[in-house]
Amino acid sequence: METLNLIKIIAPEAINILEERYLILRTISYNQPIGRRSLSDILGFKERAVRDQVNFLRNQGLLKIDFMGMYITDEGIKTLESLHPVYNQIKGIPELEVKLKKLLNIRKVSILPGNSRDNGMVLRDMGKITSKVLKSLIKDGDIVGITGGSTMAAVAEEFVPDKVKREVTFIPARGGLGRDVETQANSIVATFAKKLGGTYRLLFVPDGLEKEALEYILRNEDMKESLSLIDNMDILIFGIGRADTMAKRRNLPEERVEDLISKGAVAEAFGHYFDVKGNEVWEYKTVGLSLNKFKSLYNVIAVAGGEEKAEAIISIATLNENMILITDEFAAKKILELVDKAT
Amino acid sequence: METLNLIKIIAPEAINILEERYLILRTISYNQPIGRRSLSDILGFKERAVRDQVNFLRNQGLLKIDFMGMYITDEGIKTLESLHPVYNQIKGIPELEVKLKKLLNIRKVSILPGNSRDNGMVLRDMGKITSKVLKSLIKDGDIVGITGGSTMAAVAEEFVPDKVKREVTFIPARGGLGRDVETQANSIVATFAKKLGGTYRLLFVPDGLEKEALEYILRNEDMKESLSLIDNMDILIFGIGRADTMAKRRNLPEERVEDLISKGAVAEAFGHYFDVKGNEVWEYKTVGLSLNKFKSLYNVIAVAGGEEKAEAIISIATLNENMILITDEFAAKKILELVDKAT
DNA sequence: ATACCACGGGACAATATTTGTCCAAACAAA
DNA sequence: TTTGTTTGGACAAATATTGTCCCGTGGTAT
Repeated sequence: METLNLIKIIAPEAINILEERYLILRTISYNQPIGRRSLSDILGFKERAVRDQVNFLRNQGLLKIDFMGMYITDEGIKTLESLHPVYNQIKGIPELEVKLKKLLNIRKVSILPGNSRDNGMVLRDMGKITSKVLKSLIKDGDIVGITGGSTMAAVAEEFVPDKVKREVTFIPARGGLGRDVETQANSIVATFAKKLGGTYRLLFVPDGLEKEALEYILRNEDMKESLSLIDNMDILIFGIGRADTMAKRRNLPEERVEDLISKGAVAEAFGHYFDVKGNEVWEYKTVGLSLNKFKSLYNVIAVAGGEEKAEAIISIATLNENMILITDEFAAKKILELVDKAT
Repeated sequence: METLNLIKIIAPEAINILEERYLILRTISYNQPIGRRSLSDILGFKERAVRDQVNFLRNQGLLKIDFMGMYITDEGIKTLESLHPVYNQIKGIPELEVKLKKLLNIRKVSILPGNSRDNGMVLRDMGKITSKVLKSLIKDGDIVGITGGSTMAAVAEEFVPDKVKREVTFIPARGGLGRDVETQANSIVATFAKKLGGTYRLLFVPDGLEKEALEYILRNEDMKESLSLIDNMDILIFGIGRADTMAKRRNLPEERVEDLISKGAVAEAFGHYFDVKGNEVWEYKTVGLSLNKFKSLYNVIAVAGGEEKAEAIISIATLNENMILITDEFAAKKILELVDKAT
C-alpha cells in the first residue's frame, strides 16, 4: 500500500486514471444496466471520457455491454472489491479514520469515501460495512437492538445475508418514535432478522400517550417481555439525527422545539436529545432503551453520514467510549473542522 | 505490492509511465551529469520523450538540471531506492527468483532486471546486491576467498563501504589463473579489504609451472600460510565463466581446448572446468581452492550474468546446494528456457 | 399494435496535444 | 580560441482528443 504513495510521486496521472475507472466501475455495479449517458450524468464526467474508459474496461473484461446498457462482470466485481482499499488509500481514508478515532476517543471509526447524502452508493456502502462489523461482533444468543431512520433502513437493505444463520433476537430499541419512524424501526428489525436468521420482536406503542395510558400498557405481558429484552440487549445499532430535523419529523409542538433550541440540543438518538457536550436535554416520552443502559453497553454501533450530522456525531460520541462509528468522508472532515475551530 | 497487479489490470498505462520514469531516473543516477541527448541514446528513447519525463521529474524535485546536464537529488535517490522493488515486481523478478531457486535447487537466487552484458548499470547493481549478501553472511574472524574476472571486478568496485570495519581476511581463491586474471584477483582482494576493512593476502604463482617448480614454491613458508588460509576459508565469492571464453583468455594450447570441447566442458570456475552435468573435466594446474573444499563450503556466493552464461551457471549450481546465486534477468530466463527445452 | 425511449456504436469536424527538429546562449575542456 | 556539450525556447507538422450528432436496435408503456 506504500506503493501508492510512491506512485503519487512518480506517476500522479495514474492516480487520476485509477480514480476515474474505479468510480465508473463502481457506479455501473450499483446501477446496472446503465447507459453511457446516464452514467456520465451521475458521475458528472464528460460523455466522451466515460465512453473511452468504458471501452477500456470492457477490453479488460471488467464489464459487458449489450443493448440494455452496461453490466459489471464477475471479473469486474473481483477487481472492484480489491480496488476499494486502494481508492480509500488514495482518498486518505485510513489516516482520517485514525485521526477521528483519537479525536472522538471511541473504540473504532470506519469511514466511507464520499458523501452519503448526495450519493446513494456511499450510503449503501456504509450499510455494507455496518453489516460486516455487526457480523464480527454478534454471537449466538445475542439480543440486538435496532433504531429507525433512513440510514438504518439503508443498512438493513444492504445487509449481506450469511449462509450460516444465527440464533439471535432483533428488537426495536425504542417504541413510539413518531408513527413513521416507529413502523420503520419495526420493518428494519424484520429485514435484519430475515437476512441474518434468528427471531425478532416488534414493538408497537401508540404515540403521545399520557402517563396513565402508558402505565396501563406496561402491564401487558408481551410488552413486559419486550422491554426486558431491550434491557438485556447485547448489541445496539442506531442512527444519529440532528435535533432540529428529528423534532420536525416528529411534529413536536412549537414550544417543545423552542425549549430544545434554548437548551442547545443538536443531536437525537433513540428518542433522546443531547446538546453538543453530550448532556441529555430532553427525552421523548415512550418505552425502550434508557440512557443508562446505553452508556453501559459495550457493543454499540452508530451509523451516520453527511456533513450536516457532524455536530450530532460529536455529541453522541461523548456518551460511550466503546462506540463504533460508521460514517462518511464528508462528516468526518466536517467533524475535524469543527473541533479544530473550537480549539 | 499486490497493488501493482491491480494497477496492471485497471491502469496499465501507469506501468509504462512508471517504468520509463524509473529507467530515466536510474540512468541519470548512474551517469550524472548527463545531457538529454546522451540519455536518450543510452535508453533508446526518443529525445522528446526524455525531455518531457525529465521535466516532470524535475518538477517533482527528483532531479536537478544545470548547464552541465542532469543530476539526481537526494529526494530522487530516496525515491529511486524505493522504486527498485516496484520495478522488480513489474518485471516479475520475485517470481523468477522463486522459480530459479527451485529449478537449480540452491540456497538463494537474486536476480537483477535487465542484461548485465549490455548494460553496465545492471552489472553494477549485481555488485551492490552481492555486497549486501556478503555483509549479511560475514562474521569477525572469517576468511573470505575471492576470484578474478570482470564480474568480480565490478562487484568489488560497487562494494558499499561500511562504517563498522570488520576483522576479516581476504584472499584470492586460486593462484596463477593466467597473468591478467591473476593480477585482477589480487587487486580485487585489495579493493575488498580496503572497503570492508580487515586484512588481505596476495597470492603470486607464476604461470605454467612444471611439477617440480611448483613443489619448490610450495615449500615457501609464506605460501604455506596462504594455502592454509584458503583451505580454511569460510566464505567464497566467485565468478562463473564459459569454458570456451576462459580457455581463450588463458591462451590454452589448441589440443587442450579440443580436449575440453570433446569432454563437453561448458563452465569454468576457480580454475576448474566442468561439463553441463557438473562433472569436473579438467583442472588448471596451480595452487588454491580444491573442488572438495568448494563442495563442502556453506557460504558460497556465485556471481554471473548475461544469457551466454546460462549453461555455465546450470553446471556450477549442481556442485553445491548451499550456493547463493546472484545473476540477471537475461541469464535467468535463458536458464529456464534451456531446462524447459531439455525436459 | 403502436409510439416512444434509452441503448451502443459509428462518424466526423473542431480543437488540443504530442512530436520531431531546429537553433541560440552558456559553459567546460583542451 | 576552438570544440563539444549542455539546456531551453520555438514552431510547424503530425496525431490524438473531444464534443456532438445520428442511426439502427430492441425494450416498454400505452
